[in-house]
This record gives sequence, structure tokens and C-alpha cells, in this order.
Amino acid sequence: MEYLELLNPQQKEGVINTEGPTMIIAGAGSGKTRVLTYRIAHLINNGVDPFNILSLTFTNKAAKEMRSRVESVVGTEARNLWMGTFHSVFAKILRVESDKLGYPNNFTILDADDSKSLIKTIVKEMQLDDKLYKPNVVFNRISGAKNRLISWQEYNSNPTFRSDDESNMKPKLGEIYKTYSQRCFKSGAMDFDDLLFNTNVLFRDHLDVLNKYQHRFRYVMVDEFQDTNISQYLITKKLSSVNQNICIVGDDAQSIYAFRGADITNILNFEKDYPDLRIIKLEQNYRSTQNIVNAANSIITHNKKQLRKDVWTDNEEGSLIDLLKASTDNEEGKLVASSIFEEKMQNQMLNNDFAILYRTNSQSRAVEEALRRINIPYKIVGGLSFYQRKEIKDLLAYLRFSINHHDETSFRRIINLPKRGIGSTSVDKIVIAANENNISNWDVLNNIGSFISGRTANAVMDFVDKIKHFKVEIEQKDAYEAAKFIANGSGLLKELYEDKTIEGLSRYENVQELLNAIKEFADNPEVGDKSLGAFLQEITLLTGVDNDKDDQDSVTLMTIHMAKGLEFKYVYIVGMEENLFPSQMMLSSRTDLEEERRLFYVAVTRAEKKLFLSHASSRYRYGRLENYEPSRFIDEIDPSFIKKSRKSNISTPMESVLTSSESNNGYAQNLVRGLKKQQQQNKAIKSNYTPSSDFTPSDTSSLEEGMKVEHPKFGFGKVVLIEEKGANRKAKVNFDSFGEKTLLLSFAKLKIH
DNA sequence: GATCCGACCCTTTTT
DNA sequence: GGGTCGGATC
Repeated sequence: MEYLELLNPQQKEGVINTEGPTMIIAGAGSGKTRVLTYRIAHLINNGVDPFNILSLTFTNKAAKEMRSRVESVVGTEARNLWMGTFHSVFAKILRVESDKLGYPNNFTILDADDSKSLIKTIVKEMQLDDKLYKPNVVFNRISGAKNRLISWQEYNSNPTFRSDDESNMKPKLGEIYKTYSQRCFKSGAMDFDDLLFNTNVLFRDHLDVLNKYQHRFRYVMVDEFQDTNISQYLITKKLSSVNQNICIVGDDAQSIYAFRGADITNILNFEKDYPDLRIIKLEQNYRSTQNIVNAANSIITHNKKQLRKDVWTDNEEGSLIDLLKASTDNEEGKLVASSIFEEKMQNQMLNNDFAILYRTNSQSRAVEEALRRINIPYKIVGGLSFYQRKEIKDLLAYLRFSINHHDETSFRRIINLPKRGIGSTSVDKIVIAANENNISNWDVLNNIGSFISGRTANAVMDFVDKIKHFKVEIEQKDAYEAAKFIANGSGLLKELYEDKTIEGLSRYENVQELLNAIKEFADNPEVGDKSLGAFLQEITLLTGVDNDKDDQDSVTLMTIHMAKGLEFKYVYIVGMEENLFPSQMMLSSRTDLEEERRLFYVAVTRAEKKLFLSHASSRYRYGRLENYEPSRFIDEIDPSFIKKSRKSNISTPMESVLTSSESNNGYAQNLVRGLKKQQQQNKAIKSNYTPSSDFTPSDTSSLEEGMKVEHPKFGFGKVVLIEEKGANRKAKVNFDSFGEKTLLLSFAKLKIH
């Protein structure tokens, strides 16, 4: 147990006091993950069976990381821990218990997009105004109700909700909620919120089941407790009510998910629910410099609602916060990119040491362009995730529907995909027939002759035969073989293969990548159940943050929300402007503004060594250039932690920095020195090569040694070597007028000749 | 029923 | 700037 030596007194207290209710209030960077990890390891070392420990995290990534950290202390026993997000752990339990709720055990999990599209069809069917009942709005209202454990029945019988909706001119919301719930149920489908809602129903109505899990989970731990909603809170409370061994870890200053139903009062209630609660405060920050910690503290004091906490650090004082002022978003990108270049050179840092954080996903583009321009590799975490792409959702819909024939969302997606002459009119007929006869869509499909005749009926029968055939394959083969069969048999793969446009090729590759992922799953010796159904269970709950197999040295780009729990030596927070950060949607109430300020606090406390804040005086929005004022958050930082802005060049775009022959501004000197060579090379190339007027980059996945290629800057050349695979794939090219260069294919624009 | 094109909305944040 | 939807047309 030498690990106890590695802890400070408060951390140690959190690790060794394993019995009874415990609340750990952990300031940013105070080592809470370390405490949780060692706490679990300590339990196991003291003879607790990992099967009896439940540890709930906020992301799958956090769970994975914690499991491997526990494993490094206690060995492979760690694999037996119940560890994951609320959604994934209780989805697993619901798979086992679903029959008690009337759901099939192969129920489909709907992601937010699925839910919204189902809501859309319902609004249309009810002939309501879709401008008024926007899928987003309706979905959020329903989601909010479920997170507070309000069923559609309660919702509809509660006069307050009714009058609320009426005064918002949306009197039919309750009815939509009802229809949506019933349709999900009929489809054998649960959305994200249902996973938690139904777990609550399960534990409420089936005490034997609750009892089983209460005894299984002798120790319950919840990370990021400030982000739990009522539904999640009640689950943990019930589960631990027998053993009382519950440990929650959280930081009210980092509560940033109120919009998703998270409720800070859960922390306050916790003290009431467990009178003999042990409270431990972790206040020493090990992550950041004094300047960063103190700046963050000065920010959060502007919030009125907060628990008393003094975060401090022993670390070095560090650099002051750097302010970058740009005129436009594109220039902001360039400033950030060149600043990264400069810091990297001066301090010999890796790309991995840098993160660029923003409030909204749409801000990434300007930054990406600037990074690409000076060849800094980057990766985007989150954003449009792989599983949200159309071609991926299409194939997944086939897989889901082949397993669960009642899945309406998938049915609508694939019934006419690829085109088989079953248009929206026919689909409407099928759905109406199902509703009128009180049978499922699948039943109608199976007896299509009684409802539709002619060519369409034949097309439907072919489709049904196909799906039945797929089902047989699924039952007989492993996930990979079955998925491959369906990808081919459905005609999806063929259609994509025949599309020879660049987008078509990339879609084809994406589907192949999905198949590869399924193969990896089926080949994994640690996976017990290799069926396609088992694979699909895993997949819906995965998100952008979770698949970070790309381990190339690169700068990380993501939203601040995604960055929670992570740390980087250098952090750039871009778009520090009024109406962007704080977001204009969060300016109307103090509560909202304070959440926004906590978000800023989270962003600032990600930085270990140095923090940069940038803002632009105008940026593109909806394709129009609009003016922005610097964010109030900048002014809220105690000015003693901010570097006095340099007058010269601070808003000079990178090109002019590079071309200014007399770079007497200290800021750019190093950068210029480093780039001078490249600059001369660029000039030289410009003189004897002009790109073809029709230059369009080729897809380089089929690039091979010996091929002749064209590069917009370096001109013509021949590929001498191809190295590595995937995102790391590089080509060494011998250019006619420039010599050998190694290009990262995921960034380089090359045309194959 | 499929395809093409212009109008229209949009941007918070995510399990 | 980009994705979706509905109307016009084949």
C-alpha cells in the first residue's frame, strides 16, 4: 500500500475512509481522479470483490482511464469492476431486466438525432405547426421532464405544465410527449433519458430487482456529482440505501450541465440525506501555476452562488495570461496558430501539449484552416462524431432493424434505401395502416398485399425477405460476418462504391471503417458475446470523446464542455467575446450567466503552464461579418494576472509577420527565424511553378510509391515512400523543383497525375 | 416517385 | 456558410 505515501492528508482521508457516506469536494486540479482510483484500489486490496464496486463516471473515456489506472495498482482484477457512465451501466442492467418493463431485451437505444427525427414525424402526423413545435424545443421539454422523473401521464395531469405550455403557445406538448413515449415503447426503443427514467421505474416497481443490485453494489462511487440530474441522483441513492457506502466527488464551481437537467442542489440535498456524512475538501491544486490558479479564483468570485472553497497551489508562479487581439475570426486563427508555433519552438514542446478550446463547435473552422496552413497537425475531439454521419447511421439502421423489426426510426430510414420505389406516400400508407389496425409497421410489411398492391407491394416484399434473411445471418454469425453480409446485401456498400466523387469515396471508407470497428470487436478476446446485438448495445452510447485511438502528436481542438476533466500545458481559449462567450442565450438570467462563468472557470483551469485568451473584433456568422466586443469575462480576471498587451503587431496576421523584413518586434523574432528558411523556399517555388488552374486535391488513400503527384506549393513530384497508416499516413515525395519532403497525407493537398 | 433548386433556418453546450 | 425542406418538373 505504498500508494498511500503518494497522497496528501486530505487525499489520504478520501482513500482510506471507505465505509459510510462520503462527499469529496474537489477543486480543479486537486487530484480527485487520483483519490477515486486509489480508493477503489484500496477497497480491492482490503478484500472487496471488484464485482461489488460500482463506479460511475461522466464519460466512457474517464471510465476507461480510471479502470486502467486501478489496474496498474491492483492488476487484472480491475476488469471486474462495474465502471462506466450512468447511461452505459444502466443500459447493461436494463438489458437483463427489460422484460419486467415490457421491453424486449434487444431494445434499440435512440440517440438525440433519432429522437428528434421521431418527434418531427409525430409533429407532422398531428398536423401541428413545425415552426412552433421545433424538434429541438420539444425534445428538450420532454427530456427535462424525464430527467425530473415526470412521466407523460403525470405531465398531462399536472395543471401547471399545461398552463405553462399554453402560455408558451404550445398546448400540445403534453400530447406529443405521450405519443412519443408510446411510439418509443412500441418500437422497442429507449432514448438516453429513458435509460435512466426506466431504471428508476424498475427500482421503484420491482423491489426484488432493486434488492439484488443493492446487494451487488456494496460500494458506490460517483464522479462529477455536480453534473448529475435528479433521475441519476435517485438511482444512486436507492442503490446505496442498504450499505450506505456511497462516495461522491464533485466541484460546484465546475457545474456546467444545468442545461441538461443537472442540479447543484443534489450536492446540498446530499448533506440532508446523510446526516453523518463525512465531508472532505481537496483544495491544493497540483495542475497549474499560481498565476492560473489565482486568475481562476478571481473569476469565480464573481459568482454569488458557490460553496466556500480555497483552491491554492505550491507550484511556480508561472507566466501571465496572454491576450491575443485579432480583427477577424480568421486572423484569430492565424494568431493562435503562429503563437503555438512560437511556443513550440521556444520551449521545445510537443503538439500534444496544446489545446484550443472554444464555446461552440462552429468556431473550429477558422482555427483549423490556420493550423493546416502552417502544417501543425491537429485533432478535433467531439463535434460531428463518426456515428452521426449519414452513411454510418444508414448502415446502423439496417443492422438495428434486422435485429429489432419494430424499430420505427430505423424502419423509416432504410425502407427506401437504396431507392427501391417505396416513397413517402407508401410509407405514410404503411404507418396509417399500422395505426388503424393497431398492429406494428412490421406486421403491415409482412401482409403488404392487403394494404398496397402492384409494383410497390413487390418492392416491399423483397425488402421484407431481405430483412428476414439478415436476421438469420445475425443469429448464425458473429458481429463482423453478419454486418459485412448486411452491408453488401442491403446494397448500401455497392451504392457508395459506385459513387466516385471525393465525398462518395470518403463515405465508402467510413463504412469500411465501421466494419473494421465491428471486426475489432468480434476479434477482441475480452468480448464474451460477439453477436451483432452485443456490438450495437455498445455503440450508441459511445461519443466523440471516447474514441481517441488517434495517438499522433497533434494539437487538440474541442469545446470547453468536452475539455472538462482534461489538462494541457498550453491552453488557448478563443472567441472571448460578448454574445459568444458568454453566449447570448445565457445573458438573460443570473443563473445562466453564472453557469457560463463556471464554464470559463473550467476552461481556465485546464491549463498547466500557460494560458492564452483571444478575441476578434468581428467574425463571420451565417456568412455575414458581425462586430463583437471583448468578453466581460476578460475584465473579470484580476488584471495583475494578465500580461500588458504589446502594442505592435499583436493583431498582425501571420503573413505580414513573415514578410516584414525587419522584424524588430520581439513577438515574432523567433517565429521569423524559424520560418525564414521555409519562406525563402516558398518564394523560390512561386517563381517557377504555378498550380494548374483546375487543381483539385485527389483522395490519397490509394496513393502508392512511384506515383506522380502535384502539390499546390511544391509543384510536381514523385512519391518515393509511404509510411504508416490511418491518420499518421505520410508520403515522402521528391519534388522536381524542391527536393524531398515528407507530407502528412491527412493534411497535404495532393493531386494524383 | 425521383431529382433539382431555391428559400429558409440556424448555433450553445452532451450522455 | 451549410444543411434541410418543399415545390416544380421530369
